[in-house]
Amino acid sequence: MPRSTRTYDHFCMLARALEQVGNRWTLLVVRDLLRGPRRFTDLMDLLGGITPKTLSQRLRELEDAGIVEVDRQPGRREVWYRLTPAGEELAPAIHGLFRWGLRHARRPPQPGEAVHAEHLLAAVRTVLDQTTPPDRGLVWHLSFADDGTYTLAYDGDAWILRPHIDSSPPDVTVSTTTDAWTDYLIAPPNERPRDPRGIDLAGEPRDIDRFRDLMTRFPDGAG
Amino acid sequence: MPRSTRTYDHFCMLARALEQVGNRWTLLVVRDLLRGPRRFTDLMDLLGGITPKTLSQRLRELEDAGIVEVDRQPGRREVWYRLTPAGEELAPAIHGLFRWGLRHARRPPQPGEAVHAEHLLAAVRTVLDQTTPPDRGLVWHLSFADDGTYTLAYDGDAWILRPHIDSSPPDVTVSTTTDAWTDYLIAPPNERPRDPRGIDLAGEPRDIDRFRDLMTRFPDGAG
DNA sequence: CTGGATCCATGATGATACTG
DNA sequence: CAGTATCATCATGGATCCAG
Repeated sequence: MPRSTRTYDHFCMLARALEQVGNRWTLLVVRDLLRGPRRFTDLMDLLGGITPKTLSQRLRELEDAGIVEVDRQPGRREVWYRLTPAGEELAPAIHGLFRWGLRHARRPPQPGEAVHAEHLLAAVRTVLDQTTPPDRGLVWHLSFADDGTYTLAYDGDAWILRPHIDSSPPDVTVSTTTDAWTDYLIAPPNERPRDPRGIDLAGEPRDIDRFRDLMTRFPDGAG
Repeated sequence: MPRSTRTYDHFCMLARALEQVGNRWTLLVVRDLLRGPRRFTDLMDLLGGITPKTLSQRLRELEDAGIVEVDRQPGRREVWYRLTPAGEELAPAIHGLFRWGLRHARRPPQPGEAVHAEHLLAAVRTVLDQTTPPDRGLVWHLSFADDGTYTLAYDGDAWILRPHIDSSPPDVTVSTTTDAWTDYLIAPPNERPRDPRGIDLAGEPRDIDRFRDLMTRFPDGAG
């Protein structure tokens, strides 16, 4: 099994970091593990276009690098992959690249590009994290008819995105589809309808107003 | 000419960013342009191990992506490459990866690893940028007998590293070699001698004391 | 000399099929 | 569900050469 450890041989910590996470697909694997543990096929699904061979190799490299831990329970079919603390610490670097992409590579979905609710919401989370912090915790549930449900919450310190498992009651519940949500996000903020087709909001009126207000910050984060 | 534009086909701004800067060597090229314009052979020298073919291809991709600008003056031999504003905005992402490497891939130089004063100082700059900001501007000149002279300065807002061209008078002048400076940096702060062999400091005593004090922050940045 | 281009070898990735 | 096996293609490295 080729361990693909091509080095740069520079005494430079950027080069060292890129030897660990600079291979093709690697940072996208970490991206999808930042929202919690995932199984092999979960990752195959989120990482549209990766081959099982490559995913398998990347996971093993990340395990060797101490970035990913593997949870294999005897007698259980599934294998769960999750980030170690060192892996979690890649978040700032990934968010840095994410923000650059948001500013310099923002274009509507191109033909053939896979669209996942999770990645749409990751962009929203990144922008919210750059706005003035709310004065209290907030919990939003976003339910995509075709792509699962997510919790986007401000925990008093940072905005967090997770696949929906928490039971904490939401301030706002959003019911939509990936298509409708994509249309909403790619429209310039001042051209977005107040009640977009295909997006239903439920909750206290003032909580819904706050949601609407915060969403006007996308994608520039100003305010 | 293969333009090496292999895509991920994800509607995700991280994937979009990595399509621009995720190829092998690309971020190292940007790293070396962050300190100012460079010529092809300057880059060849700093990027030990890259082949001219790959460097040439990377520079053209970065130019196509709007990250690098090329300055070809008629009647002049040299070609200068420099970052565009979009390229400069990669700095936070690069520093994020740099900090991760500093925390999780810090080891002494391995046999065969190229050591450049510029990259040693880039690590110092990254750490200084995470310490409590000084109460006034500071200018240090660091002169490496075997690898040029650099200016490391706090401009009242951030720490800046540049190849030495400014004429502003320094608070401290450091005269050393890459080997002596490497030995100094890889030693734990509490094991570093007060006057390391091969490192000469010149300047007002209180400025030298401040230099010494700030250097104890490397590599953890605490304080 | 700088700033590359060319040729060939090798390693990394992709496509597809298949298995415990 | 969680991968492996095989084969094809593409990207990269090494060496060499060349034009201004």
